[in-house]
Amino acid sequence: MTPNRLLDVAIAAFGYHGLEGASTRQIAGAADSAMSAITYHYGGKEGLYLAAADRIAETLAEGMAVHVDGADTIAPGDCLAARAKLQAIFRLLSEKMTDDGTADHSRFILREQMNPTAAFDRIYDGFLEHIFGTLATLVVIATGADRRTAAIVTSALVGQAMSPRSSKASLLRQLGLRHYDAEIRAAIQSCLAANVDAMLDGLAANNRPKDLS
Amino acid sequence: MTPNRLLDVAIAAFGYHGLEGASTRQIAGAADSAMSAITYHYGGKEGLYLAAADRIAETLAEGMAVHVDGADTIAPGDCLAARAKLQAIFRLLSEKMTDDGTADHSRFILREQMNPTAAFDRIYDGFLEHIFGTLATLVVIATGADRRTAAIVTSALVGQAMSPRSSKASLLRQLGLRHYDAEIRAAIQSCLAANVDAMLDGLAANNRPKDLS
DNA sequence: GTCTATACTACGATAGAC
DNA sequence: GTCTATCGTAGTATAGAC
Repeated sequence: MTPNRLLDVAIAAFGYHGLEGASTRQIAGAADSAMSAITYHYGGKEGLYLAAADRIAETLAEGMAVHVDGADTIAPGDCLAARAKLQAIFRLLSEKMTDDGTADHSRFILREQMNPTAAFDRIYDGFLEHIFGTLATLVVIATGADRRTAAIVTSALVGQAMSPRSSKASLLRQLGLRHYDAEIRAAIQSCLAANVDAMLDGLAANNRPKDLS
Repeated sequence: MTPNRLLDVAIAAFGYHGLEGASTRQIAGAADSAMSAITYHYGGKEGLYLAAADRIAETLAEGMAVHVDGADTIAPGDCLAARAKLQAIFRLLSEKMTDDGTADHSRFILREQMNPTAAFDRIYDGFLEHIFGTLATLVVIATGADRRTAAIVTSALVGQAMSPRSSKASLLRQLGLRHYDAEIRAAIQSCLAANVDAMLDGLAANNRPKDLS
């Protein structure tokens, strides 16, 4: 399975170094293969990069499917179910963001979010659109917010869930740690869960002021 | 001022392409200079990269100084002042994160957060340590949380403030926009301000349950 | 200080043997 | 399918003219 081996190595290499920084020779070498195998199987470096994007989208979609799939059956008025689903999804996200095993995927996507290339379309169409859309719909149901506000809040919620990655080096230094261990991962998860609740409460209160009077 | 021109171009190039992706020839060309000027002034590509990190830290520290400097005079019991200061800082952060002019700085730092190199130490020591520490202290004063929780929540708050950058491409697509315009920037800022309040309220309630009974 | 020349290495692509 | 060999084109670094 030379193509699969190449793809695994490529995801790690592109995640770490980016498209321009990674080298086809290094990737082929790490996959115990020759550089020309990349040309044969993927048509070149660019093709390998796009294949890596497809695979990342696929892996992420599979990983989140359990929680995301049930979301579209939630009734528009069932705000408790929507909130429970949001909590479940963000808990899973938070677990993944403190797991070094998925760091390459995060880096790959973060790069594409800031500097979208053709690879972003693959990941967006294959995964991000679905999860962002699902989350925003759940936020609408859970809080009564309008769609635009829900989209912004969804992005903010995702941003805070990604914070163990996007501020990784700073957070580790502030905590005096070198890696996320089991204890700190639990602390991060409970903090984020509390934040999700607080943010949704606040938003719901803004959209249904009568409930508070 | 060849060195300054080189540095300006370098920050943009390194921000966009990363250390390995950027080329000294391209940087020198865009700065209307010869490549060997990089060697002369900065000792090489690596030196230029570190100089770019120093300059970014310096620029950011200057930009935030107005709001951050007053923070250490806030009394440990003055939770209203701490909260107001947090709101002011996050408002400024939120403005910067929807401003394309500072995108290179964000990209540079985000890269270093995920993959720290020697440049991260420069930025952390010159800016991040100060602002993360200040924010965490303000969170402690505003909510009564312990230091570790405050550090995690600070990272989460920063993560959501950065979300217009870290999820930029997805958020723009969800909103059906191509760029952040004035209207959407205002909407993002008001959303984030509400979230900051909600998160601090929630955290304060957890740490002072007696106030609610 | 700044440039031009050049040296050297590494890159990605490709042709052709097996 | 997979490898070796090679080509052309980047890349950084350096020496030396001005």
